[in-house]
Amino acid sequence: MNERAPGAADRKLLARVGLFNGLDAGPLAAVIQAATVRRLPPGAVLLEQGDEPRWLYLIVEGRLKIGHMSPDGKPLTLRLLGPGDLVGCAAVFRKLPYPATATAVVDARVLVWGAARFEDLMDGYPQLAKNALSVVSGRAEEMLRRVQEMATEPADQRIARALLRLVRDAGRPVDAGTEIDFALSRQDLAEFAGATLYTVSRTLSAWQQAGIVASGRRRVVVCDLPRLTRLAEGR
Amino acid sequence: MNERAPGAADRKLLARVGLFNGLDAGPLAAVIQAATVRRLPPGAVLLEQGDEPRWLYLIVEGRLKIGHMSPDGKPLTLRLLGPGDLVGCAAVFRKLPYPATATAVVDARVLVWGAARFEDLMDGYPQLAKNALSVVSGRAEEMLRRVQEMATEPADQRIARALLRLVRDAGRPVDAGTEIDFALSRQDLAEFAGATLYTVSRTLSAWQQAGIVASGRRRVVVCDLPRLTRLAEGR
DNA sequence: CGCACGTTTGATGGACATCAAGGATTGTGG
DNA sequence: CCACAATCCTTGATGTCCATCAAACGTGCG
Repeated sequence: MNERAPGAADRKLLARVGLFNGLDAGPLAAVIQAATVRRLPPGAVLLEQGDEPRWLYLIVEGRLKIGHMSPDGKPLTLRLLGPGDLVGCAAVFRKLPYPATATAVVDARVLVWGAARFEDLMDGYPQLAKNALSVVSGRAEEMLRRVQEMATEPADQRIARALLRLVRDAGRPVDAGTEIDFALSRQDLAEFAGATLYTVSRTLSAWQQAGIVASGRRRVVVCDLPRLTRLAEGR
Repeated sequence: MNERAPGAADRKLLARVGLFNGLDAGPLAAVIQAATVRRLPPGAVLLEQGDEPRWLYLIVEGRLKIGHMSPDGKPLTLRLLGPGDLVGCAAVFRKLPYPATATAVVDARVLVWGAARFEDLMDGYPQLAKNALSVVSGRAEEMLRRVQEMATEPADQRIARALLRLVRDAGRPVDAGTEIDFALSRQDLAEFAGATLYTVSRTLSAWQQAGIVASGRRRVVVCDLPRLTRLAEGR
């Protein structure tokens, strides 16, 4: 499952990741050297809500979803992450258990640092700490926006927003528009939007009538992006 | 409104603030020296959603609430902050506009740093950056938990949670239990919980019958904390 | 082919927002 | 000290959104 050090092909990608902004070639190489690589098949759990934050991950390839299970068993998907995204950061930086579960939705490859090791790296390269601060701040703001949405917006608006985020994070251009590039059931989308699979199905049917989306079994294509954007903003 | 440098009395408090953990006396003094003090009367707006993140604040005394207004005008209160809490941090560290508005709910005193100045300080004292990382990570996790709550929990549970947070952040022991130590109307509480003032009023009436809370005009006392905790957890 | 799984659609009910009206509390000015 | 206005709070009636339950209908895989 684990190999020593990432290959040269990955380094090019990694040099452009936000976390490594402003790092010179030497430090960058040192940081990357300190990591190992891990591969995940679809459905594999990288880290689980409640686990001790022993590892920090950076996605090199593939997609993971960050989900949270409420005490009474209601699932919610918080975010979809892809290449260049950090996983487990908030927990590692606070030294408290992971607050959510990360699951691969397609084949994935991630870099792995031990929590203590990464802290040493931040001590050695302060720029790394500052970048991490910016990344985590961004997460905090995104979550804040989602609190707002969950609290004040109706279900169809939240579904529209969830779809737009998926287009942004996992969109692939196709003839008819933009397709979500992994298998996404109604249930999955419902967990992203904080709704039920029934509501999602009805909403998608209506939007299909209107030509805004096209969808099939675990497949969604957004055809009219501007229109969907207006829906997300409640117009 | 502004004075040069905080007084000696404040320093004692500041030495115990999470942001300054592990800072020696010298660096601590330097960081505090770099700040000015600002006073706010109740209702004063410290910073507004959409403003450029030019200043970073640390509350020395008093309480501020962080609120967000949705595009269609629905208000939501995200958090109540008190002595030792940072205000504006996520925005300053990302160099993007403040995502929410901070308003004093009682007389307050805050330390003020220019954004660039604080960044210099983080460069000079890397421990400061690491502490900031921990603080912001905590915020991210709290917001994550709130997304979960908003998405899956019914209104009365959210109201219970809002009250518990207020007890934690602004509780003052009184004969009958714990009182929220500032004027809090039903509307205010509704904005904390993501509900309407009507729902809050009905819920509080029921809880008053049950002896869980006592409340009056802009006043709330929690009498049965364990019971309220159970309600917050849905039991 | 047939079974498992995902999807659709209808019917029903409950939670909660909204509208409406009246009651309580606080502060103010005569 | 009382009258009155301004807030804030309560409670009932109503309606809407959406979760839930139930059942039938594709679709694709073994």
